[in-house]
Amino acid sequence: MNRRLPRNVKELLDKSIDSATQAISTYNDPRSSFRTGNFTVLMIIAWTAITHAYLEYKKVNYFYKEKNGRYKRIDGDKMAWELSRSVKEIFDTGDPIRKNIELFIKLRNKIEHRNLPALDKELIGESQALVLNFEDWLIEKFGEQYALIDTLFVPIQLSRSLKRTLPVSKDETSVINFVKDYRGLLEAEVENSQQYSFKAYLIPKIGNHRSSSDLAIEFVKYDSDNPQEMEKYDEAIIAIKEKQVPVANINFLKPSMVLEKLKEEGYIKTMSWHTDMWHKYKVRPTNDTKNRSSCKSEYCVYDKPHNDYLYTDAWVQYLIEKELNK
DNA sequence: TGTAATCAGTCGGATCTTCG
DNA sequence: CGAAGATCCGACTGATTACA
Repeated sequence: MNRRLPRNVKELLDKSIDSATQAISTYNDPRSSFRTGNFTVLMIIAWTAITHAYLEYKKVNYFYKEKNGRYKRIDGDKMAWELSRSVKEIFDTGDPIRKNIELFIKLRNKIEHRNLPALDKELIGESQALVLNFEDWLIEKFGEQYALIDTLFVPIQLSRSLKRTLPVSKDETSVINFVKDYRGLLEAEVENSQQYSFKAYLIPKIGNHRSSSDLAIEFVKYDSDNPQEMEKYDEAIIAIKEKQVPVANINFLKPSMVLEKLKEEGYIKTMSWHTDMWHKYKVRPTNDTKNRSSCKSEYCVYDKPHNDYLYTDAWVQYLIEKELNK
């Protein structure tokens, strides 16, 4: 796709790239107080424009028509597909990229007119993925020369600002819960993919000599085709995980213990009720499915040696919140 | 507008399966 | 064999729809 692009494709592409870079710069501006909101709106514009550019290039008609075959018009202009429609055309239903975009479409409607700073922290992974997917897709469809800008750096973080918890308003809680519910409905595979939400550890880099530590932060593409490299990262990740477990003090509960816990809180429920609930919220696979380990890790883990499932305190809280406190 | 029919969700007990 | 957990099934309830 290296030959010159048709003019209208190029125009859409420019608009798209411009919006995306604006989005990133708003997000990274330390003074920004409407971070996720502005970022979301601009990135939606960016994605809308790039999908239009792609459809235009592929000669797909992306305008709405009236029943009589004429174009729908708004103030005289042809009415183009909104992002949710374009995304349906381009990506499969289960595609993490699509799920990621759809989250932000829904989010935009919720946050456009509100200032919800507590949301920023909640959505770091998804926001990062939205941008990375954008750039990957841009390069894949239109070529390397359109890569966003080669001067983007990882912003410097003030570690305290991440640790400090801001007071969370009622409005924010409701949107945060919306995000959590959305995640809850995803297949484990999608939720854990880097395309849906980008997760990374920031590991201090210790160089033996000047040149190797020149670049303080380095992005390494997780390349599953290079097993030797990957092994190194897996080791690092395992080292981090092992340290995390005792700190997080994760309590795993057997089903009967879940019921005990609920009883302590004053809710008396039966085992069959609990079975219904994990069915309802798709927390773990049923016994007849092959892949037994695909649980929603927030609420449930598969205990291989015992061939059964354990549930978390978060699951108990979730049940109280969703089912018992209505 | 009122009543009957239908449906989805919930609940709890009986029963089945697995494992130590 | 017994405990734990999953599954099945019938009863109940409240909301919605159909119909006289």
